[in-house]
Amino acid sequence: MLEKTFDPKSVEPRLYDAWETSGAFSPDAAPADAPAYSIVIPPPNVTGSLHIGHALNNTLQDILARYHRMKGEAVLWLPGTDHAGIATQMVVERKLAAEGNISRRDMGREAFVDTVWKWKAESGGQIVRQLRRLGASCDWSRERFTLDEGLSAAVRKVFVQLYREGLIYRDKRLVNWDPHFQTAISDLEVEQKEVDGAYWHFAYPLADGVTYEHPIAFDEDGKATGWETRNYIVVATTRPETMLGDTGVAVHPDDERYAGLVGKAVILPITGRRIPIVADEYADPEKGSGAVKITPAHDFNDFGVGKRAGLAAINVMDAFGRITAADAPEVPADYEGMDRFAARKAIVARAEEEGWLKEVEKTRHMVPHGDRSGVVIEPWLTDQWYVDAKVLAQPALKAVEDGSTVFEPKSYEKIYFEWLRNIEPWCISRQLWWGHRIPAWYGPNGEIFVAETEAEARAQAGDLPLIQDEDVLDTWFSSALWPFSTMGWPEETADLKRFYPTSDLVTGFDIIFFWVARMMMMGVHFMGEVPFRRVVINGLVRDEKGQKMSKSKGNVIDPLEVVDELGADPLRFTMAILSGTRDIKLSKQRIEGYRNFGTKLWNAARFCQMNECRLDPAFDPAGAKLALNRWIRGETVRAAREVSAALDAGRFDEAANALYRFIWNVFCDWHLELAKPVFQGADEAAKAETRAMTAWVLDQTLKLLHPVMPFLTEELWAQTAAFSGVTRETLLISAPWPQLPDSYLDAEADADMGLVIAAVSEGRSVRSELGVPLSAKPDLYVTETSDRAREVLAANAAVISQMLRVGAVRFEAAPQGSAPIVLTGAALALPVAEFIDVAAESARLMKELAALQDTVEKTRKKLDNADFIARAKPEVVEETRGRLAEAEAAHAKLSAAVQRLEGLA
RNA sequence: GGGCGGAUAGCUCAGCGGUAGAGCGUCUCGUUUACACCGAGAGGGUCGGGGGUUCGAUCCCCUCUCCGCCCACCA
Repeated sequence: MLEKTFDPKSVEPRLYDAWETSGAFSPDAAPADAPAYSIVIPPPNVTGSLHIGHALNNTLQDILARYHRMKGEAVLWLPGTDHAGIATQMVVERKLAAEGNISRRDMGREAFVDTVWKWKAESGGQIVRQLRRLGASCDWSRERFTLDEGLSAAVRKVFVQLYREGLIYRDKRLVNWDPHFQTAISDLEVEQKEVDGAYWHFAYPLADGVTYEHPIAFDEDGKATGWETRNYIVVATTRPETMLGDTGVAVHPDDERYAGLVGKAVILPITGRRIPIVADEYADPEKGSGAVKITPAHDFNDFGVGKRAGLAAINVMDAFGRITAADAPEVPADYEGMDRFAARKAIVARAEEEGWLKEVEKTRHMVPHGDRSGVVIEPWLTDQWYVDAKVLAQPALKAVEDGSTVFEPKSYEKIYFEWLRNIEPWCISRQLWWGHRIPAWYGPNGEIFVAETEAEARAQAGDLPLIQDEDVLDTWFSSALWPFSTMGWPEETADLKRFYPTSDLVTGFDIIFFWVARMMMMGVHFMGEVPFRRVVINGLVRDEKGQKMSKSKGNVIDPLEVVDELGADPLRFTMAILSGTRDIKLSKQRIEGYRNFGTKLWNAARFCQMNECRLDPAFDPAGAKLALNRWIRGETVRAAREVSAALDAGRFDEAANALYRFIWNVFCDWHLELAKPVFQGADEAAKAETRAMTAWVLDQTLKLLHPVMPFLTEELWAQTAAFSGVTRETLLISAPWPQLPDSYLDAEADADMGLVIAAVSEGRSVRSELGVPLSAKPDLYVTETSDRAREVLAANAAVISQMLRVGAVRFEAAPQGSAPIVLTGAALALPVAEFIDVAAESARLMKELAALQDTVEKTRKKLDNADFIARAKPEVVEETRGRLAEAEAAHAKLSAAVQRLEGLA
């Protein structure tokens, strides 16, 4: 006998091993002519440990993998991890510091990289082991790492080819500089945060004794009515420290206030630098004073102005964000080495002291921060490598426009388009040590040699001494190649041939730009074919209040703890059923609810076992005779179709809902209950058929639920076989997906069982509302009925009597004071006069009557509308007529019953 | 500032032209041997406001209000 509940703890590891050793995870087990289905995993950071977001994302992938595998496809779910440049370097550096070791810089590049590899070997595989706890059916024999030898070769090849095509180039321009990590980062790695700040208004004195009239008084229309003579020009800034690098002041060419000043100069305070006043449309007359200081070396907009106006770009900061006079000798020595924020204070203090601070205006404004470091990003002038993303973006855009790749949900395509259409050059060099070293070598005079190996570079360079570029590539550069590099590119491997393009990519919307778009660009460019046919976007897991989960808030749900406590299946089911929304509000209670669902199915199987519902390989569902069995057979077909359609559409929530409804509300609530009287009855033929059908339905159910709840179903697959005394040919993971014929549907059985179910439901409702005690077993009177309904009610008298807890089912007029039950096709009555509070019952019936009356009136009105008859679709009109007839009939029956009741009173 | 979502039962959400739904929670009843991780029943909604299109609008269009997200923005 099955235990009372499923025990995931003891079963899960055993089943996972069984799956893996069976070879089911590998596509090589499938026939050579099987259609291919492939997914590459979004590689988690090798530093990572499994969090709830991974649980969601990988559950969905596993559902797809298992579903397609059962459909007989050759499924490759390719796993792996990402070396995660900054994140990993950070982790290891922190560990070195915590253990009191020498720092990265002291230890040197080679030793440090060795340390990271060592760390990776020891603790890098954690997340991969954790994925198994979820039941992830990845092909571990094909596991890859972005920094392994094969993928590194792919990275070098891609870099070299793009360089030769002119799509990778080196450029000196402003980058987002992270002074904490001392590396450039891409636009995407910058996070705008609103912080308290101020506009400091500075007066820069005009050079050469120049003065001008500046308006200070205005009339109602904003026209100037009063002026003062000024020998200075006011500029405002949120970053006073950058003034040390100012090389100009810009005003709008049409700004009359400053028209006479263009071409003149100011003397920059502190440095004494003489800088020109230039006209540029960037200056907005509406903002501040209308004049803006220009610091080409420290501001993206100013860089552009500087270029247009021919202003010098003077760098005044070092890599740490400290003031330096290295390129700006006029900067006084007392600022040298001063942190940028200290310098800000010092300069404001000095401005106030010297009288050129005109105003301080408090404000909140957006300031760029490094997404990893959290420090303020400094625009900084450096040499970096760039990808010409604009060019690569065009075919990537086209591929989604023409449907070669589709997004699910489709609305994410807009986000994708929006970003790719406005894409900027991608800065790919990072001043880190952990990553793919840039395959570029420099000669003594700055000559650049880009090659896949040093030997090739030397061959190009001849006798020149070469030094390799110190920098590594952005982690996302290698991730962008993931769908083909993992399959062995640039070799022409069998896997590439069979599994590229991949079928589905399942990922979060937060990395559409970082990853999806870039894979599209690289995939289309290098493979001539999109990297995936469909992108299934999943939401973000939050706590039950909708807040982001974070350690500091203490609201994290650890998937591994959940698996320990409740098992992997409930977590998976929860992920699936909640996956339809953008924000997934997860609570422990919810997961427990779906654990209960699993237990429900477990107990249904237990019931089957107790009632000897054994699998019979010779049983043919098509031959079923009983309406009950023909009906549940049809319900099974509908459930199978709903689940298949939902999974095909990437709608995991719909699939889970369909499974929940079918298993709980159809199979358990009705079929098993309706089958009980059969099992307890004496009709051996009916009993045998019902047992066989019930076992068959349970078996189909296990298959349908398997992709979502693999452990519980696999265990039941074994248990049901055991108590049936049959041997399974394969594990459930490799069993064929149900494909059931139309002929299993049976409209007549549906109608018949519909009537029985309605009789029981309505009858229960009446009993409950009247407060008829369970001990009372009145007879049930069928007072009006069609011939068919009479036949059905007679045939199912035993079931109805047991489920409704009534005595005999009598086909005759009911005694006075019976409670009416009005159904489609029949009217029933329960003689429960002794329990009836006439007033309460009368109220109940009047309420029901009023509702019917309402329906009748509304429907009649609709049908009286000539426009409706003329313009609505004929079938709608027909349906409405039918509804009216039904409501009128019910109304008549109820009215009669009410009259009888009133006669009683 | 630009764009994209969303507003439906107490909560979380489905439905998206033709009779307003589910899960959870609430209330009442129940231990009838699959299951109390359960069963039976009930209550609960001017489908955010206003306009329009239509025979008919929760659903389509316009508009307003409020929430969320993404991108841009350091004078």
